[in-house]
Order: sequence, then C-alpha cells, then structure tokens
Amino acid sequence: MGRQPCCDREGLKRGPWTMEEDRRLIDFIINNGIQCWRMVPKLAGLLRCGKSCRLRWINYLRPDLKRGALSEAEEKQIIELHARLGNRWSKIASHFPGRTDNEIKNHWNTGIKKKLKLLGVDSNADNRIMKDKKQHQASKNEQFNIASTNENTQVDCAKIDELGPENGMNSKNHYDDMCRILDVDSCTNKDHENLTSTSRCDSNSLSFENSSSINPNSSLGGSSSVEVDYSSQQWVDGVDSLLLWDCFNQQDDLFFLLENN
DNA sequence: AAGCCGCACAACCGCACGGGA
DNA sequence: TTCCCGTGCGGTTGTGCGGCT
Repeated sequence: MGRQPCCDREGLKRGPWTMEEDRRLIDFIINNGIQCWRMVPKLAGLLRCGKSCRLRWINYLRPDLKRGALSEAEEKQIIELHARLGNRWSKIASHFPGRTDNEIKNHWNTGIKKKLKLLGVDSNADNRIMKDKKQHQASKNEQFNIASTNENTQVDCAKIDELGPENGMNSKNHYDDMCRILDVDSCTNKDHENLTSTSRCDSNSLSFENSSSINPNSSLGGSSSVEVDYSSQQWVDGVDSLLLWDCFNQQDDLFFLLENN
C-alpha cells in the first residue's frame, strides 16, 4: 500500500532531544494527554514529527520506565523468551514492566547476542525457529482451517514444541542448551511466573494494567524503596489519571528528575 | 594529549497492521 | 470492498563516551 513518510516536512528537527524539547513534550502530554501523535508536536510547539515524539515518550520520558541495567534474572528471561518468540521485541518487552522493546533489543544486540556468539551459540537460530514456525503454522491452518493465534506466549511455546524436532523447532532444547552454555542453573517455571506476571503497559493509550505490584519510585530513579501496590487500579485512562499517582503527581518532580538524570 | 576503537543506547527509517470512512 | 490514516514494530544507523594505545 505504501505510506507517506511522516517526517517529510521541511524544517523538522532530528537527532538528540534537548531538555527544553523534553519539557515541552512532557508538559503537553501531562496537560492534554495523547489524542493523535501527529498533532502532538504541532500543539506542543515542537519541530519534530509525531513519530519522533511518540518514540521519545515511549522509550525515554514515560514515567513508568525502569531505568538502569537489566538484572541477571531479566537477562535469563529475555533469553528464554527470545528462544520462544524470536525477535518479537515488543512481545518480549511486555513481560518486563518498565522496560521498552528498544531497550531489550539493544541489550540483546550488544550484550547477550555477543555473549552467545562468543560461546558458540547461534542466536539467529531463534529467527529460523520463528520463520519455520510461521510457515508450518500457515500450512497447518490451510490443512485444518485453524485460526492462527500467536498473541499468547504460552500458546506460542506450545505450538513450537508441538511442531517437533523434525522441523528443528525444539525451542525448549534450544533454550536449555543456551542456559547450559551460559551457566544458567535453573530455568524453572516459578522463575518464569515471577517475571511474567501479567503486567502490561499500553503506552499509546496511557493506560496500565497491573496484577503485580510495581515501584514507581524506582521506576523514576528515585531512592525510595516504598513498594506501592496498584493492583486495585486496573486501568488508568488518560494522563489526568496518571497524575493521581504518588510518584508523578507533581509535574515539577518530573522536571527535577529529568534534570538530574 | 590526541587519536582510535568498541560499546551502549538513543533515534531514525520503512514496512505492516488495524480501524474507520 | 477499497482506500487512507495513525500507530506499532523490528532493523538499522548515529552519536556520545570511556578505555586503550
């Protein structure tokens, strides 16, 4: 179909964001929310395309972002999920509240991938798994007229395993191999459950779904260790609602944090 | 001190997808 | 049903920084 590039307008700024631009974007989103990303830069007085604003918000300015290096447990989890899902970074990221797909993708490309390569593990095998899986699934659907569903990680895993070793798709073995090589001693379901508790953030609609407790203070890089349970706050629609949250109910706090990051 | 190199990560690009008209 | 538009996603590039020579 082809789409017009969203950044075709002359005079749009590119490259690293300045503090002032960040301020404007945060200020606008906090006060107005997000109706249409394309309108955001115009209304916020930014010489950026909407896409750029969205990316900046999602990957850097979002208040629920967890900053800092990925933990060992998270790394293990990423390897496991990558073995199952391949390069579907957004799906993988959805298992890590406060982490972005970009962050995980970068971590994979710079750290884990290299580590695996060094140890003689073919990290691209995961991509082949996904390609083969798609092909197999397509032919399977033709044969049995089964609606394809790949939104659920567990389903994905089951399907990959179901395809069997004849297609080179024994993801469990593949993951186990990687775990062994990386000296990952346990890849238990318990570990998986802990990290995949159904916490999701829909950054576009600015709504949050939580079934586990999060620590917004640490998300913002704060020093407080107070755990806040927002389990009763199933969905938070719009930025106005976000402002109810203790961690960023003061716009000044955001700016303070920005300046100190 | 200067230049080079590699790493980490922010940001961009282009295609795909889904929804609405 | 088709077309258009906004957004999501994954791959790639750009850039800043620290370590090394």
